[in-house]
Amino acid sequence: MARTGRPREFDKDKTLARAVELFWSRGYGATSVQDLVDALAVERGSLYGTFGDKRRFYLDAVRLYWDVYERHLVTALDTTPLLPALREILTHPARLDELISDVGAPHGCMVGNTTAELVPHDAEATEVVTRSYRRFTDLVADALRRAQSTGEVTDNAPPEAQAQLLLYLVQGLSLVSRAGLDRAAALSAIDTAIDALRA
Amino acid sequence: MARTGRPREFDKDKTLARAVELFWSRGYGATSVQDLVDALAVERGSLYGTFGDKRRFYLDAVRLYWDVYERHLVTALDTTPLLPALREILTHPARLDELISDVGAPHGCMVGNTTAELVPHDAEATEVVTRSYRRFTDLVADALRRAQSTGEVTDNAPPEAQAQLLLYLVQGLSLVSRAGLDRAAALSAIDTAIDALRA
DNA sequence: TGACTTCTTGAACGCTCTGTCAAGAAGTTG
DNA sequence: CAACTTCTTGACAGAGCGTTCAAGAAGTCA
Repeated sequence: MARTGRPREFDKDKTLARAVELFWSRGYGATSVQDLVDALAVERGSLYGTFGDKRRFYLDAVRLYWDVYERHLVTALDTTPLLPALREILTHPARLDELISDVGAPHGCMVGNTTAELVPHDAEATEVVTRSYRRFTDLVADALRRAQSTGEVTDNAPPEAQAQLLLYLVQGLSLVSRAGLDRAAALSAIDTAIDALRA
Repeated sequence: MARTGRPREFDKDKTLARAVELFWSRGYGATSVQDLVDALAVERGSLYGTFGDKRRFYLDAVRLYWDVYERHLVTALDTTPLLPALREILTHPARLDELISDVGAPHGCMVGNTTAELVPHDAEATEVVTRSYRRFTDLVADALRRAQSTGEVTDNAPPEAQAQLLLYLVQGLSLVSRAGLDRAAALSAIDTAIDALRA
């Protein structure tokens, strides 16, 4: 049974990564298939043949976005002391350097954007988003638990609550930043939050 | 100069208020004019004649949403002690009772949703959103300043920074809640934040 | 009543959208 | 080379979109 045929002319992974940028900056509804065809230099038929329909394509893009983000998160959280790393995580809500091609307005967090646009009426999107949030709080709570035991972070609140708070904070910051970032005000708010975590 | 003519058969204000609900739950792009015609029981032509095009209609709805929210906010902030009021503001990010018809999934904050969908590429939406955020931080900072002077709230951070933090928090909470609210986790995170403000 | 103004109705227009498909191109395999 | 498989291309269909508009209805005013 022959499994060969004409080879694909574009790189599937790279194309998905570029689709992340597009979907990330414009959202699901405002990105048309024609936009994708133009930006990715791949014809409609090939796009449909490779990635399925637009919704599936988008959800795959979100999953890739999150995977990249999670790798950065894990790396950042595995440092001592922890608080500077948390500050970094909060300070750059749009710092996925691997996916950012060049400068431009911040697009916020793609998971957050997906939440606003597709959740809760799209069940699959809701699942992706929920799992991402859960991963974030689990990873951050683990790190905070360790930091509480070393005495770096205050233990007057459970690490799970602190992690949940940081999720709200980073999502809020990432969203509000779309409307224009007052760097000084944002930094001063972040420092206030980080200080509150200090033992 | 006669200014009369056939009187409008529907209540403009009530119709706008009902449009808020629709736009709020589905967003701008996912709410079609036909959806509005069906839900509001007003024909297309009348809608266009009264509210202008869809975008103008939506922006008016956002402005109404915010006006109602701000009234609630001002009332809540004008209480002593302040911290329980702040807790209330954070606890119910979707508590605009006047506009909520009945139960249903939370839609988050309509200003936040607008930010995710239309900002920054829509200049007018960006202006509405920016002004709303600014009003929120101004009002909350004023209240915090008073509460700092009475000794209720800690003064180890400027009230502006605390207010900015609360904006991020309420927006993050409101957004993440769309994906399903774990009430216990959310409340514990909010209490952690409120405790951090206590003097 | 007749002139005037505004609102209502729903058909229709032009456009864009997602998704499909047939024909051809480009490989592999025997 | 011939058979087979997969990918590419771009036209196409079908649906839905926002918006306009002409004709009629319902008021006011002189």
